[in-house]
Amino acid sequence: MKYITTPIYYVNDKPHIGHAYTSIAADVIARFYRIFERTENVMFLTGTDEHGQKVQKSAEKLNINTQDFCNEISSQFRNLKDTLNLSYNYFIRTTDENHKQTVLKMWQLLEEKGYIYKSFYKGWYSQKDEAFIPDNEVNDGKDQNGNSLEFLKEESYFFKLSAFQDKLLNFYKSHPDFIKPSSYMKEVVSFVKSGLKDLSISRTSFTWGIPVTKDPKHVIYVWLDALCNYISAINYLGSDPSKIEYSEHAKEYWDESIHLLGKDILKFHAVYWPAFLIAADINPPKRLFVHGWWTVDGQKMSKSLGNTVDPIQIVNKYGCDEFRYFLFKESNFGYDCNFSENGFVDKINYDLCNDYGNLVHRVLTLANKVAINGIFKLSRSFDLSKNIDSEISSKTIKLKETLKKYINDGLLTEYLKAVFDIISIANKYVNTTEPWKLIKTDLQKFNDVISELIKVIIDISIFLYPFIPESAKKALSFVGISEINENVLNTIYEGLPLEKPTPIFNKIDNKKVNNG
RNA sequence: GGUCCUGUAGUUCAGUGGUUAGAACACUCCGCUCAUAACGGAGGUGUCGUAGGUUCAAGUCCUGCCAGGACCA
Repeated sequence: MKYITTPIYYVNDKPHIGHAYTSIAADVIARFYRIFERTENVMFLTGTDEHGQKVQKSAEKLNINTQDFCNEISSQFRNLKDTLNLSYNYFIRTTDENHKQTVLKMWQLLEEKGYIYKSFYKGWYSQKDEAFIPDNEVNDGKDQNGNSLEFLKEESYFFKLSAFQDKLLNFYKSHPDFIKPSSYMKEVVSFVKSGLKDLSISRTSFTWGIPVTKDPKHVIYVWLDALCNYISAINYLGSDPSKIEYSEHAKEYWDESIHLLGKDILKFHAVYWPAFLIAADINPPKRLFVHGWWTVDGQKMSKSLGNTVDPIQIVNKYGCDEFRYFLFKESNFGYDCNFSENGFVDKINYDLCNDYGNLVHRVLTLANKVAINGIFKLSRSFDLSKNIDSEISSKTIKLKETLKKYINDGLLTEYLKAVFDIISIANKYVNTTEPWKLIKTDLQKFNDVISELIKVIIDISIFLYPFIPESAKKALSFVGISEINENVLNTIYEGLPLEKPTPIFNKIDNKKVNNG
């Protein structure tokens, strides 16, 4: 069982490259696991976060019904499935009825265990910013810009987060791989060590949220609401709204859960979420894969600079697989990275067209020359395990275990490097064996070389499939393979029906970059 | 103000104490011609931000500083 999630995206913002990055990363991991696991054993979840004051205000501003507003933006995120070729199994919305039930059950659990109490949220409130201003920025009832503030005392429910400092620290210590890359773990530990305050988990200042059952003028804090999506999507607390019943099936998924998230929401996932779960006697998720942010041409992406990268536009202009590949080949997954359109075009042209695409094309063109009735009969040397003295065979054989390790550790960039290392060796192998000469001088040797290369191409295409699904399928279709699973790696092929290859990727003219 | 990250070849980045610091792209030359003028080989460039310190040994650890960035209050 594997359970991969993206954060649920807040409907107050439209899809941008950050959303695309997280979603595609999750998709890559899900697709990889599906090669080796039964499809139904891999659950990939995404969705939208729809409650909160900002959403309510945005809808009011546009003078439309709040739910209608959510439906509209939520569908934009749902449509990313087609644009980015995402393979999620379930799209959750926090306005879904079964999600609301789960959140209320969670509240009930936290309350029963004695971790919720009612008190007052006090502080200086700025009407202008619609937010509480921290005490150290307040002077004589005015903020740093001299705007007058109002001292508010709002009734609120609190979660006893302060009781979880040691429990969290113990958890981190006993689960050193909880957060990847590990540098983010240091950040979290030092945050928790610095002390935790109880957390306000209800609001009375607006209504767009899930009302507390016994005290409906309070709506539940958006983050408590939102984080619960990870367990409501698998019905961890049961589907019957009237009672809590733990599902064994859900637990199997939960024990293998991987949350993907950007570094901006690390605290919520690494501190609050485990605290809520521990409080409710539920295990924290297995892994958090944290990633960095994209800059554009060295500058921070922002609406005011007008340099935001619209993933939909890029995909339409250059293609989906091209975009998916670039995101992980260019970045060092986990850390900040820079987007430049020129860099993008270079990666597509050099890696995808020249190295991988051309390898497939040149080898299959050669194979076609000797195919009889469209069938290429493989010689014994297609079985890579029998060619361990050959560099390319021995490395390809080892690749599977290496890649599994990389995926388990969230090393997506390393993964691509390892595969392209094989591609480079394969191209070298073609050059040194010179099959275009062998075809005239030594047909047996020619068949051996091409057979080995075809097998390598099949394997690396399977391994590239999670990143570039449509292109990998196209490459495999040239040799009559339409299934994507582990069997393809293990099957001993006698002969393969060949199609005349066509280019998998089209080279991008550099001029296109500036001319739109 | 606190915490954290980054600063390495012209560019984008690897390199989490140990031989002459690496890759890709760009550049030059050579080979090959099966392939989308694609592929392969050879060539060299770095005050590893800066100033100290620890060590037999530091890009790698520690401290100060400079520059850029993120999160939080």
